[in-house]
Amino acid sequence: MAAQPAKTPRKRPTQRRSQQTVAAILEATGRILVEEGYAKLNTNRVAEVAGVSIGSLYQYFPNKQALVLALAKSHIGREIERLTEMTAELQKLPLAEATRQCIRALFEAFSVDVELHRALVTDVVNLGEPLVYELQAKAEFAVRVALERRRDEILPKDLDLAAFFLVSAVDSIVIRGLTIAGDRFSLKTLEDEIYELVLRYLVGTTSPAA
Amino acid sequence: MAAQPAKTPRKRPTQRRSQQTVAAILEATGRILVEEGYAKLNTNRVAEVAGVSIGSLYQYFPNKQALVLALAKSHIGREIERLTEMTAELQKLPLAEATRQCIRALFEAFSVDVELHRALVTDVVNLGEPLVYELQAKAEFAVRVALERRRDEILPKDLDLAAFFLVSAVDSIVIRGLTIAGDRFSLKTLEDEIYELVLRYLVGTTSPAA
DNA sequence: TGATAATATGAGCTTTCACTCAGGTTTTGC
DNA sequence: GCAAAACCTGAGTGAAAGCTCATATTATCA
Repeated sequence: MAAQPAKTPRKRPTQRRSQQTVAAILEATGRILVEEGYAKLNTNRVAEVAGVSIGSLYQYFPNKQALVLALAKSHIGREIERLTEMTAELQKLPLAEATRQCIRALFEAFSVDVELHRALVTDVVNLGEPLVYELQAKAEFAVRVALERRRDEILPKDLDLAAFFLVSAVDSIVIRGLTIAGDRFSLKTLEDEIYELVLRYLVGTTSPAA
Repeated sequence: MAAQPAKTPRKRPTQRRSQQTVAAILEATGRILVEEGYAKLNTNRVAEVAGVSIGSLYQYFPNKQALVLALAKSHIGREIERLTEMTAELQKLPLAEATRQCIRALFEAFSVDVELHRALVTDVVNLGEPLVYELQAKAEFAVRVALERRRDEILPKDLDLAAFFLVSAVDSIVIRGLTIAGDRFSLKTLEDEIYELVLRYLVGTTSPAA
């Protein structure tokens, strides 16, 4: 399609004006990614939707891939942030309560922009950089730490495995629940059932936590 | 990039020679999809990798999308087939046993070509046609039927919801377990733990099924 | 207020890529 | 053996899209 696929590092926006430009570009990228997918995302469109010129775009992003990667980085970074601050707070609560809070927080974090999350998780995976895996890894780590403190309360023995299972299952259910099954189940229904799934996996039965 | 996005229906391969050509094209499509993703898939490359001319490709596939869709259809079709024949057999077994068999079968079905499954599930979703949803829907239906027969044995009351949860969770864990976490857990470990997860979700505790 | 740096612009160059077509080769069936 | 049908070939076409650059505008700061 065009000149060399990649090129030199670009200018960093220092004035407020250029920071707004960059923000607008990233926002437009997200919008298009959600609505049309990576395959139909093109830099000319992005610039147009962002209301800036194509030249401006290339002043801050060396190529298309870098653009999408920057978006992914910022979005996933925010999610990781929320995740870690959340897990810190929940350490003192009893297991059942902590689980419920955790799931609620997860829903809130994700549903801010599920569509973007989904788009990134699907499209950016095949983009080389292991950014998405990082999110999964960090989430697993947080869950693992939480499980560790209660290892004698719960059934699973292999905590790495348990963390992997919980993150994979919950992430997938939340995404699918909010996107492809968004009209079949209410938010509350999903939340409650995830709670059941997680707690039963951890302690067998739901109400009387050991 | 090119002429009209779509066009007329194409020739169907009747001789063995042309059937091999079509097979080679589909195989190459799968390889590229797995290794580089839909964004980097282009018909010229497909033809080259398949060892046929670009003209041959367009004799059997009207456009790029139809090509990928054909691949998805055949692959997902096989998976659905396996799924349905499996569930028919398992109706008579006790719940715990049926669950175990079911999970084993699922693993076998998916692990034949997880990478392709993953590529299709991620990339083809944004392709318009609701093919991937169909797989999910069919799987949910099969699970739902299985659950229905044992509705007084199991805890979940909303069977639609339960089927949705089981399919989403298991699918995701199998895919991630075999791809991004392929070197962390053995097949048997994954299989055993999924068994625990599912059974605890269904009946609360693992060994003494009601 | 002027000099310099930062930022913005968009016409246009260039490459990639979907897709065609005119003509060749192989197979089939009589 | 021959004609018709099926199949294959790949250079080429046109358009989409990545990216540059010369020039214009705005901000900073002395």
